[in-house]
Amino acid sequence: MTIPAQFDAKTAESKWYDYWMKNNYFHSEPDHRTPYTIVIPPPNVTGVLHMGHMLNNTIQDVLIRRARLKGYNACWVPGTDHASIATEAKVVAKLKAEGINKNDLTREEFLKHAWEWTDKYGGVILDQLKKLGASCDWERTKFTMDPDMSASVIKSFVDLYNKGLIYRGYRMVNWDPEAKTTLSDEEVIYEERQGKLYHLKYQIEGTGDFVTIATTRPETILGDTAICINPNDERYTHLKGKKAIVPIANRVIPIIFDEYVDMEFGTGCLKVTPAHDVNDKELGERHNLEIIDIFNEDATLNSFGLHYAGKDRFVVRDEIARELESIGNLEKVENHINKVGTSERTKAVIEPRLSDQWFLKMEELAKPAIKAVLETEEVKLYPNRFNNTYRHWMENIRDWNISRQLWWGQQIPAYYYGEGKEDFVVAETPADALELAKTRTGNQNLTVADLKQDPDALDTWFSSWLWPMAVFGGVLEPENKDFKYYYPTNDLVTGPDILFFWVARMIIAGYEYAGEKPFTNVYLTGLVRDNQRRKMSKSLGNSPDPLDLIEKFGADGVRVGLLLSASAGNDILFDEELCNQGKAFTNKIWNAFRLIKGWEVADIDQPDYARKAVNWYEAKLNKTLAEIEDHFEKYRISDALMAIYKLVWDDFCSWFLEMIKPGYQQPIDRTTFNSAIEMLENNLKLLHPFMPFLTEEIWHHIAERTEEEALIIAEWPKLKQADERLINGFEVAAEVIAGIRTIRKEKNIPQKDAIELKIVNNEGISNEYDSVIAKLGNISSVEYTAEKVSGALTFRVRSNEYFVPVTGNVNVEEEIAKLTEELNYNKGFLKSVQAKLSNEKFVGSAPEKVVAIERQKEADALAKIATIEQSLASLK
RNA sequence: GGGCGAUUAGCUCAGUUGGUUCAGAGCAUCUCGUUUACACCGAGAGGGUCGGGGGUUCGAAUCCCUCAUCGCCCACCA
Repeated sequence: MTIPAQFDAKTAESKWYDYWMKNNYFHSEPDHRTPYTIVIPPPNVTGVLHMGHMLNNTIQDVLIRRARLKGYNACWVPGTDHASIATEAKVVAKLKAEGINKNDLTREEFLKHAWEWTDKYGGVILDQLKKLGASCDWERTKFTMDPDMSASVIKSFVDLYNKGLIYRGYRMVNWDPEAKTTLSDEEVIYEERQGKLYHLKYQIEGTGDFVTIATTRPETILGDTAICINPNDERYTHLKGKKAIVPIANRVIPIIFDEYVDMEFGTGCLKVTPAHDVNDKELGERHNLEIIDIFNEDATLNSFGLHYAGKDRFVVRDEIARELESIGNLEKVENHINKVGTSERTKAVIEPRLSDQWFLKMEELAKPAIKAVLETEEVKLYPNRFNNTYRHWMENIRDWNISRQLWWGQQIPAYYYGEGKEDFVVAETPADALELAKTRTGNQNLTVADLKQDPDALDTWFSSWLWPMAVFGGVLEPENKDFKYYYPTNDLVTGPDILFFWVARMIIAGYEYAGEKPFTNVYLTGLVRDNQRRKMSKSLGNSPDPLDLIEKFGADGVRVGLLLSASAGNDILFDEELCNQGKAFTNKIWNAFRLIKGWEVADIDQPDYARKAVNWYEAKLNKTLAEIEDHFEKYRISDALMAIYKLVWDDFCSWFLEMIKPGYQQPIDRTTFNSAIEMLENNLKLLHPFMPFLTEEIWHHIAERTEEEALIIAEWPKLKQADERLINGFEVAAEVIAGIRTIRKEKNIPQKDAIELKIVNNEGISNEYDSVIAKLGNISSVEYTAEKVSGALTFRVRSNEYFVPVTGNVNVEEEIAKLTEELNYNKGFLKSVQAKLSNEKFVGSAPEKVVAIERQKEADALAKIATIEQSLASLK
């Protein structure tokens, strides 16, 4: 059988993914084993795979595959999020393109379109994850608007309402004029923008005097209901009790005094618009001011905008400035940088707006979640520097606005039976609501038709905060078998950008509903950036298509490429070159397999060098395995990968295989061959979480396997104590081999020409690796001698001297130069060590152990210097 | 404005309690090599006063102070 020199990733990927699926290896049911559970951060149902997902899900797959190999009952629950704002916006845009206006549709009609869209595109991103090799339990796939998921959301809403934690309030909220909905504080992103500070003159009523205020939003003067001045501001004491006239509107408004005003800023006079600014609203409440809302829901001006009615706020800003200038009320305009709140989803500039919304009280709910992360450490964040951020947010948590003026999502289960603000009941079903309403009103003649459900939908995060519980039915049936078995989950892998949106709230919900944490470890990934540190984005065009990458480098190559530079919490600077490195690694492993597979096996004696090689590699593998386990425990995934990378490439391929490789067209002995297979299999197990396709492919080629013997469900190597003596001994041998290679190179002695090696063993080094040295150095004879060998090329390892006799003349000058250089180096080293040792304070205060080490260094250096000096003397 | 974190080789990053192995790894670079697994390869080499400046200590990349630069999070200054 001839094996191609290149690994065929594409064929292997579909073959083995189908194989795993066919054998149901991804599926998990509760059993006697310990569970290991991960719930996917559900991507937007209508989204497509981007590099962030690739990184995220590769890490999850590595963790889950490793857990599976370690014998846990591994369960990775996939699913998608309905992403209310984002999806609704997409559907609205799509309808608009078809000439359909959302406002012309009933709620039911709109939802039908949204479901059609969801059904059409909803599976795409999950199918893309399959290409990456994600070993999710697809039978458990969930969608945040599945009937049971929605029922969970409604149930928790009713429950929290009945506990008095949800209330309806008329508040200043963040209004997204593009999506025409409110947003939570977390959904507002503040950006610094270059704006202008307009100085406007307001006439003092009954006088010819003016007062000048500074504002960034001149269009809101039409909503002004006061001018506010700091009572300590002596410049304006004469204005007490006076009134001012709003330009254009010509309304008379009071001049009020409040210490809130910063005397240093602008002119020290502040215009107050309670309907359009959070602080102004508070001022308004303190001073009983009128509230004039001048905006429509799309942030065009309403009738209070007078002749600007119907025009957009930003258009009006410019136009009103010009009008004010023309009537002499604009004193000056300055450049001014201010922070502008924008919608996380639509990027629209947020408008503070007063409205009735539903809020969840957070302060008490947050307490167990604070304790879990910061005190008991039941939940651990990786990296843990996020603890500080978490603490700050949680300790200053504000009530959560959970209502959205959207249709796509769970509709708020509040039913109005009258026109009054408080005339509503909250219940899981209309029937329950009716009973409550009857009781409340005492009117037994009420019917369902008399009830009007609140039109708002719930914030998407109000459903996803239940995700780790709800996917196992834990909200509806807390006693069910799956929930009891799988919850709490083990790991959560997500980005720090949703630490508050999602992670913190899941912890809160977990303690509130399950009385238990939702997960133990939170691995926070970084952002994927390009190699110039720019965010990957569609508009920059710097984001590669993940599927193209898989096509080009293979899924295994891409996985390795992504993880090579991905440490927790750090952004990863993605470069296609990394995937290429990953691909090269797959090919390296493939060829190691090809080499072994190509050997002819014979029942002959095992050579000494092969036995030594096997023992050494076994020790090395065990040592590396311990390191890998440590890295995984600390969630240092890229370090774990790098440890395996070096083990396989350097130790296995470059050393081990070269050591045991039989001579040209010679067979290999069966013992060594079997050991080589065993070692390769161990490597494959360690590699599998990172490179599932390649390793499964080789696994099935290297030996006969039954269906039950797939690598994906094989057993992770048991950690054994590594024999350090073997490892240290080989390090010396490796130095000797390197010395031989250097000599061959310097003197142009081809590898195929055998040479002799004579050793003066000053160091008393064991000869156990001599057969290996002979093999790799192509040494015809290794001899120990007491005398220095003349007419030979030399090198030293520790204080041992090695001689390679050569025919013809040795260049004495070169040898002397080489030796002199080594001598100088060692003398310099000795000097520094002795300086340390002659320092009484050092000898006096340093621990004995450290002093002993320095003395050993001194002795070694002295010995080495002696041998070099002798050699020099003999040459001269 | 408040907080957090970073700054180590050309690039990306490790460096656990200050002291064997503390100045490292991978990539990149350079030299040599078409040796019978792999040129997506092999064998070697070079490259850093650990951001600057102080300090503590016998000893500092590591602890303290300070300055500089860059990130991130939070905050209602019009």
